[in-house]
Amino acid sequence: MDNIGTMPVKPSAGSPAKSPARSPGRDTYTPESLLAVAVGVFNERGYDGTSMEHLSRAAGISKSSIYHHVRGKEELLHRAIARALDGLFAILDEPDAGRGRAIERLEHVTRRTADVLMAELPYVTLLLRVRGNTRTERWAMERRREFDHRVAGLLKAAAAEGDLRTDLDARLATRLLFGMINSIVEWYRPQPGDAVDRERVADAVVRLAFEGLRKQ
Amino acid sequence: MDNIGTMPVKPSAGSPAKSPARSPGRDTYTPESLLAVAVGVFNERGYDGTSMEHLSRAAGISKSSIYHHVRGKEELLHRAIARALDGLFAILDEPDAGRGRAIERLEHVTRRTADVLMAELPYVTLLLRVRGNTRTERWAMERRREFDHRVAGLLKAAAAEGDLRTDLDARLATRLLFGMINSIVEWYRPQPGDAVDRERVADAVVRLAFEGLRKQ
DNA sequence: GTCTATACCGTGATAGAC
DNA sequence: GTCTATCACGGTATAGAC
Repeated sequence: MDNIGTMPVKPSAGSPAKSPARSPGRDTYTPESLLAVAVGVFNERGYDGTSMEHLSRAAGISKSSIYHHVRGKEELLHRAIARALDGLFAILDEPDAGRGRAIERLEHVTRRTADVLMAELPYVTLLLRVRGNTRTERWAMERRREFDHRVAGLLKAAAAEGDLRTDLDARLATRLLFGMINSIVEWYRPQPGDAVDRERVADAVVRLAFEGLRKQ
Repeated sequence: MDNIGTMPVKPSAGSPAKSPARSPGRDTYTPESLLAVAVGVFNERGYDGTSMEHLSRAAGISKSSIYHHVRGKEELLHRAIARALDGLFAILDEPDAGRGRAIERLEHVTRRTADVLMAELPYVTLLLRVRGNTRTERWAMERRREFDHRVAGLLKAAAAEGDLRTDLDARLATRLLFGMINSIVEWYRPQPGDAVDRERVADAVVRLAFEGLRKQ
């Protein structure tokens, strides 16, 4: 209940506190560095389960100091979600997402979505868990649906080109495909130097989604 | 802000209020019928985002009346989660989950898990969204891990029997498989007389998981 | 840029009348 | 079995000193 051990710690002080504290080389927060702390807590406790008190303890500053950097809790949510959405939509503008057969484009988008999800893990995790209670959350859901819609279009195109099995409904398959990709946030935890790991996971996703579990 | 239209409505009164009200044939709540209402609200707003005020409005009775039926908010969560877990663990005791080649048992469990998930949709949805903030939530996560573990065993056995492709890690594949199945709660909405629908979805899950998207 | 102090409201839960 | 009234607490957010 007290806050011993969570008091502000300047990196220069050298005390190895457990708190993530400020970004390296600074002794004060920016909205960006505060966001990183907040998103971590949001994902652990859930957005609604996180109070400003929780955030202040994790950041090592008082509740009121947080309001110096951001307008409030919801602004933190908005910034986090915006970052996740930017990463996802950027995939659709990549060259490989726009040329070649539809099934190859779909495979590319599948792999890259898994990849971005892992690279921006905490932000995408938050995006995927939003429930629609606030305006920000409803905006997030709407944009997410838009992304899904565009991928669904790829799947339909691949079906039209005759590259997909015919006994699977495209809408249903899209949902299951995304379900599989998105579920990565439930268990993937990045390691330092994780590029290899990410590729391994993305490979597995693509293989499972396109070829299935069973030995051919 | 007022509560016009959400006042208690006895079924005998015949007023077609939008509120789910009591279970048919009764004019008072049981813990069971109250649970059905509460779980609906929990899933719409999230557990933490739901207040007793929200519940009371949805049930059409006052906050304090709720405490006549259950001890509090967390008891409702516990009951809901227990119901979901009972349904899932029962699958592992079914005859088809215990005989034949491992890959056939795995296919059976996959199909039935999807089926139970849809049959007990609101309860399983709640189970899958739990974050671990309370004792009840941590218990739920533990039991869920136990279920996943037992299915992971099936997958490993199928691999040992040589029926699974060898370029997929069993642990990773289990997670992706469950991710796909569990994602059903994000979009499936039951219709009256939905047995056909459920079978269609379960079929799609099994096909996608075992054979993949691509035309063979 | 951070703090303490505080306003103000919604929360989960209880007491006791009907 | 349901209600109104009320409680103690914790929630978000602000004011103003340093």
